[in-house]
Amino acid sequence: MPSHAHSHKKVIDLEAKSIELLKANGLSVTAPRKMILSLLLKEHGPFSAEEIFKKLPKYSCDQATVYRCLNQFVETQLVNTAYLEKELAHFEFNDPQHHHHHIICKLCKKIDSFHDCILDKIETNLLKKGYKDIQHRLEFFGVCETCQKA
Amino acid sequence: MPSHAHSHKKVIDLEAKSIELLKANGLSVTAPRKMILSLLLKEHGPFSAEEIFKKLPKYSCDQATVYRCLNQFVETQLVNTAYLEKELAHFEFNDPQHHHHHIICKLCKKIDSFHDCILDKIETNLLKKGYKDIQHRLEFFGVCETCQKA
DNA sequence: ATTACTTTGCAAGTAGTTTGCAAAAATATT
DNA sequence: AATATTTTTGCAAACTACTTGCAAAGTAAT
Repeated sequence: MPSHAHSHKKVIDLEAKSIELLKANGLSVTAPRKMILSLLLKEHGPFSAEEIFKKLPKYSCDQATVYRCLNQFVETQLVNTAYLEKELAHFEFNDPQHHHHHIICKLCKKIDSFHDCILDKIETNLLKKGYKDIQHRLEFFGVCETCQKA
Repeated sequence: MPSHAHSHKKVIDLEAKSIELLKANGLSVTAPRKMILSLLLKEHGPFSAEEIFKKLPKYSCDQATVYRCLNQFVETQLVNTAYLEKELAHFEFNDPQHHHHHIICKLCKKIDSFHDCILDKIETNLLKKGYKDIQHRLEFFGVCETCQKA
């Protein structure tokens, strides 16, 4: 089988998978949503909204639509957000089988990811990887008792 | 000793402590810096820049100065930041003896803090505290090998 | 006290993101 | 399949949190 046939098959798969995911999450199936979700399925990220917009085929949708779609994906938990640089959201497909976290270089802003999930061990591993001057941010989000009642 | 004398003493202490901390971190001692740092020493936070500005005595300084001072405090690690709501930084005094993390209610945005620092245990404890639908964000920051060389 | 350097207030600017609204597309109903 | 209903989109304008340029004021060093 020639490779272009194979890659075409993959695109179809991504589109099919996107449609399935959209429906499963109660979102209607539109061209921009399919494109954005396919992109996030194909490339791992995390990407900023602007990066995603630029990666889409030209004129495939407006930047406002990218933001709207991403927010809907976050609401339905199809997508996770990371806030790695001040004031700049990064988005990536939420694959529970590949739970991971990120490290960003304070200087060049390159983002790397890792799969450890216990703090001391993580920091030791990052030191072994050559990172220096490590800090972290850990934040939890939930619904408090008061809001559960209301 | 009457209580107002006691509280006056405390204010003096905070001012003295602020001056000491500013000098120790190579920052010149100005009225806005003293006021902002004293506030962060007195109240635990985390507070947004706007909250801090509103807590300061009227006309004590400009909002731009609050941002500038807070950024300097973060650079010198006098202050830590948390990004709990999208696009809104929160600041609090960095007290290494009281390392902690935050949980914010997804609905009412009330911020609570806790001192556990191992993920599974934290989540169990938060569930015991009555929070539901818990998610977390854990991000690391460091200087990568490439940037160390450059 | 004088000089050199730093910080501040003000107003304008910027980046990232959101929103109102009419047109277009998607889904539901017949 | 055609129509009605609901949802989504593009566009432009608005918005929020934050930053910046510059002259005036304050701080620190001599």
